[in-house]
Amino acid sequence: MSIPDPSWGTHAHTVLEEAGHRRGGARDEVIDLLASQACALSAQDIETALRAQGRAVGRASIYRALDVLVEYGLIKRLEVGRAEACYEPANPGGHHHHHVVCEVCGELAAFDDRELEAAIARLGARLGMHIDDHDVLLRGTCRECAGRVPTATPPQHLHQH
Amino acid sequence: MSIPDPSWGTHAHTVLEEAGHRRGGARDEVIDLLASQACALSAQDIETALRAQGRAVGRASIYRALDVLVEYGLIKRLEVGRAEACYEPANPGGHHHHHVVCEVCGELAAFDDRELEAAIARLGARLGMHIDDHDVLLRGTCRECAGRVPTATPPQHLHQH
DNA sequence: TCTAATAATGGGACTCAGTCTCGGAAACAG
DNA sequence: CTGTTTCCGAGACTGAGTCCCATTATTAGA
Repeated sequence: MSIPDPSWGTHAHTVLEEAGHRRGGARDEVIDLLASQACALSAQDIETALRAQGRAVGRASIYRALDVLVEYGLIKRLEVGRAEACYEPANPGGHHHHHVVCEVCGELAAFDDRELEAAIARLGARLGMHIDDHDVLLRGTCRECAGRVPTATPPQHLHQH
Repeated sequence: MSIPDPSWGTHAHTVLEEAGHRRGGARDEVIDLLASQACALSAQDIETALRAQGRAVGRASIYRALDVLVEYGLIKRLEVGRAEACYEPANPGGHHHHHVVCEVCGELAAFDDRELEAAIARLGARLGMHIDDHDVLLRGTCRECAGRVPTATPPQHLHQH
């Protein structure tokens, strides 16, 4: 449940500029949208949101922007078991979190846990290979859904919150 | 790393039969192939392998079979950051493992770790929601790749081992 | 054994996320 | 201002996965 970090957008612009990237309208729109968002967005969400704001951006440009941002570690790509990938700003400080997805309503929530991080760090050392990154995804039933539908059949299509 | 469990195929057939599923050729082929396989397979791999054995099965039937198997918890679906999902037999005893994927060559390896499982179990309790399942994916560089290409640019297309 | 009911199959059209291409527009250096 | 280079957008394309439906196979029950 990361509160959107207002400085992330600036930071992202700076990093790209220092890396010699020119400043183009499309990428800026994507960065600004991500900076204002608390939750992970899919490429599709981004396209829709920008179009709704009257700032339509070509699909290719959105994917290009996301690729560059991932490359510089400015955003993180999430696979949440849905068809599309989601993207969310990465905290410059290296502090990161993981996600729980509700199997009933598709609600995506974030959490962080030092014990889990510590366990993974130790594990990496034990495996004897260098671990750059890791993902943890928990699947369960959120409290609202647990109360609402005790034994419902899980829906095939989850909706993003 | 998992040695294929010869009894898994029988177990899968039994579970489906007891659940009232009729026995059709296509699903049996998929189950038998998965039972003989040590590593996770994509739907595409399954289609290719069956065709190569002269036991071609319609694509729709493969996906149907996989859906049913996932539904009964007989196989596990893996998202490994690639385009396609992979599937592997789930151990009936509930014992499971996670994966490390090499960012250079795409090699997929399995590991299990009691400490990690314990940390996740405690975490679930702390979050106050019921957790059915979890995935952990580590990304890093395997030993061969670490020795071979110290600072190569990671390839865009990973190949399944 | 025969039959009816119903589940499973397969081919192929379809969907949809993501990629590629290429001509044109914008940004920066000089 | 001008040339170079990067960036952009539209749309064609790819490929995984889904859907549909006529046909085939399985199984229970007569």
